[in-house]
Amino acid sequence: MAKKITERTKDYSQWYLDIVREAQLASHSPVRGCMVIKPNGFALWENMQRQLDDMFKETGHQNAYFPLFIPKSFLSKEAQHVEGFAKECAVVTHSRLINSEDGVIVDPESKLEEELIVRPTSETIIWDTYRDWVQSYRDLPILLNQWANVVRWEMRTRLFLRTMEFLWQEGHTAHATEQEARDETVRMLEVYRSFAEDYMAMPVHTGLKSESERFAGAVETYCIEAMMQDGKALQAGTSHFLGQNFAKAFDVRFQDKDGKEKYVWATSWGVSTRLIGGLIMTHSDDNGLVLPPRLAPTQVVIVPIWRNDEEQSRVLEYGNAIYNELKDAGIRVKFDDRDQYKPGWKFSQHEVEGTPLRIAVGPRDVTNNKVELARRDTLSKEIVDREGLDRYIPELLETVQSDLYRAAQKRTANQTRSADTYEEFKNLLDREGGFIYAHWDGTVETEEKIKNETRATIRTLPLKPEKNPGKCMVTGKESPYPVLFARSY
RNA sequence: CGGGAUGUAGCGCAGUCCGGUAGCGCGCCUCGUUCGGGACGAGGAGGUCGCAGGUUCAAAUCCUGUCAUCCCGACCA
Repeated sequence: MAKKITERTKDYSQWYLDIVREAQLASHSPVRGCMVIKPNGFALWENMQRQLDDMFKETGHQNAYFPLFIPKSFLSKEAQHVEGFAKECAVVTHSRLINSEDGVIVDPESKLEEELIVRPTSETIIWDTYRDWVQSYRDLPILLNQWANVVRWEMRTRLFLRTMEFLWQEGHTAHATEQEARDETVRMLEVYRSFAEDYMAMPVHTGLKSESERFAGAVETYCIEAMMQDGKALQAGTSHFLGQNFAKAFDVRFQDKDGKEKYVWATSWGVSTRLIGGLIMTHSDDNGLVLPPRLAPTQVVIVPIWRNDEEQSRVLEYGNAIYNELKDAGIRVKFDDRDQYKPGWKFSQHEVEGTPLRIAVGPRDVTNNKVELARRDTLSKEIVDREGLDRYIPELLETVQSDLYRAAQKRTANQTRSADTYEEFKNLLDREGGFIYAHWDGTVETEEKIKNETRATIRTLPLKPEKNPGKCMVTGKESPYPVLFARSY
């Protein structure tokens, strides 16, 4: 077989790379750490974008666009923020190339007066702009989102999960009151949770980040964390309450109803193409990609089967009628009537690309007025009546969607455990990985010690902590409630 | 950025130790037969062996450098 996917149990990383390659999602680019997103991968991203964008609009946001380049000086305005991003910035220093005997070189004459940073995130340039937009409480809130690419100079990259350039959306909002900004942060976290669970069929834990995992410049970072099949957690989205940090750094003030001048309150929130990595590692199997119907670029593929010209015309006519019927029913359906590939080849191809449902139609089906219907998630097949497909298929797609979610939820639940002692914690990590609830004394030192010794980090602190006191598994000090640990991507 | 591994045709690999002018499978092109789970036969195209130097009569093979990818660490969405 030319298309070989490494088994998950044998080498999970290689399996992941095989899926990305065989499902034609992306490939490496000539530039280190960057990727070419291929049509299959981009179609998936477009579906995610479309859905998220609708959800952002429904919650009152508008899209805008801010520049790729940020003056270097902007980055130094918020102390924590600089510290967080300084180590991973691409810097533009010159504006011109010239020919020399060594080929094309940078023209030393073209050195920029002020060097430009390629945005690693846009808080600085946006808050510099918001200063001009805000004078009065009447100018608030500002509820904007932008779809953009950003660059972070990473040491170690993996397709979709961590690339130097990635696509994302970043929401940036400005509010008159702290409460309003806090509400916004939680509202967007909820949008992410619902997108992950209802569309990606990827169950997530929501929670707060500990101080050391917090976004540089944020007062609080909220996140959604998903558990992958190999027992490692993936931070899939973040929503930050920025307090007045950026307003103070960029001097964004407004005159309130009471006549007093105040600093604006801020949030920012984002998800990226990393979600595609999460999607792959949540549902796919050793046969290839498995996609949830709500996001699959093609939800149903129809594969015709024939032996001769006479059969071909009958089968094509039959298949085409089904195609039109499903299309009219609003289903993303593809009629794979290419003559140059055999049915068996098409079956395998659509399987590896993760198309949720496959309909095979041959002469026998035309005669019996049936079709063969196969599910990608369960690999099961059934013969069903041709009549009523336009009603049955949408139902089945929803069944597949919820079955995928349920299976992932069950897996995640099995991968979520608690540990009372540090020994037990380490054993669980090494044996199974997964999420582990454990008591922690709340100090950065202990968190750091656990990270150094086990490579596990605190993924979330509970949003609404319930009283469940215990002793820190490392220091034995008092802990008000357990927190969620895991090794992560 | 440190430790390990690997770069040979679109993809997967052999050949490298022991230097002699490049091969296999899949894919691709043409024709015919095929078509209900990756068809078969016949013919054919395709490679400055990652790149740059060096040693040599001769380098995929030896030496130096460099770039990229993968795995493991440190950093991060």
